[in-house]
Amino acid sequence: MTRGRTNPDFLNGVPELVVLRLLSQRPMYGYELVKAIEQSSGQGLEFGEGSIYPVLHRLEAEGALSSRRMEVAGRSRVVYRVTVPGKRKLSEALEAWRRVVGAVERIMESDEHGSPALA
Amino acid sequence: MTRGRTNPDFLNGVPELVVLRLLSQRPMYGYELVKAIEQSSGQGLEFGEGSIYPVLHRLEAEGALSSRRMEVAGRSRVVYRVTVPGKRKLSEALEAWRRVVGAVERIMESDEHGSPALA
DNA sequence: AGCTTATACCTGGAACCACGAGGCATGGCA
DNA sequence: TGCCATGCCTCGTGGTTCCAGGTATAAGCT
Repeated sequence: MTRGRTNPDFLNGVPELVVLRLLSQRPMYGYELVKAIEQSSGQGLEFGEGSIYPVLHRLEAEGALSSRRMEVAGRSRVVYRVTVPGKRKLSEALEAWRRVVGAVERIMESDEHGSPALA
Repeated sequence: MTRGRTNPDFLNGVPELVVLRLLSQRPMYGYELVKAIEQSSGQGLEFGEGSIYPVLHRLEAEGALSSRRMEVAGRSRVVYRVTVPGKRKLSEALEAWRRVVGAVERIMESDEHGSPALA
């Protein structure tokens, strides 16, 4: 994110998109989120903790998430929830994602026509 | 590409996927390819030359592309075409792409159910 | 003739991200 | 007691994208 000059930040930023989406459904803590991503993607996505925690911190620093520390059975958990600006960010990210998928799909299905060449 | 430990190389690697696909339809030279991507994606994707040329060189070094230099109207063009291993690489990349899109889509549409939490 | 734009190639370096590896601490179970 | 799961975290590396810039020819405009 952050940058995205000519193209929106499609390629990377999938972890971010996924985190925002899952947290918008239900507040979760990091470790739970890592497992939730695996489950709800049908094992299609497996981001390690080393990928997710930095995203969580980054999003919180941006104000897209807020956190609350909880003590549960001697375990310390940091529960994250999506803020109002975070929800806006989610919808923007989702829109950008769909645009990219659409564009790639268009190319993948293009039938050799549609791009007459310039030569 | 190249790596892809737990997750296949989805997020990035879009330029690579697109290049392989377009060249599999018709051999092109770099500059032409840059324009073709814009056109055939419906302006959804706009990779600059600084993004595309390195991809071209990398893919050729890997053996996925072969090139031929041509002189046209005083202009020197390097025309690329997809090799046999390149075609295989394309189908693998496309498959990986579809898996990722499917996984993300599943999460985006997940209805809060499906991931009962582990806490 | 001179200037700008389009064509056509290319690289260097910065910025950024994903992720493996590793570290620390507690609880539960065999 | 030992080991695994839970739960948090960061550092370093590798890889990719991409902006900026550089070179050179052709074509169009005034």
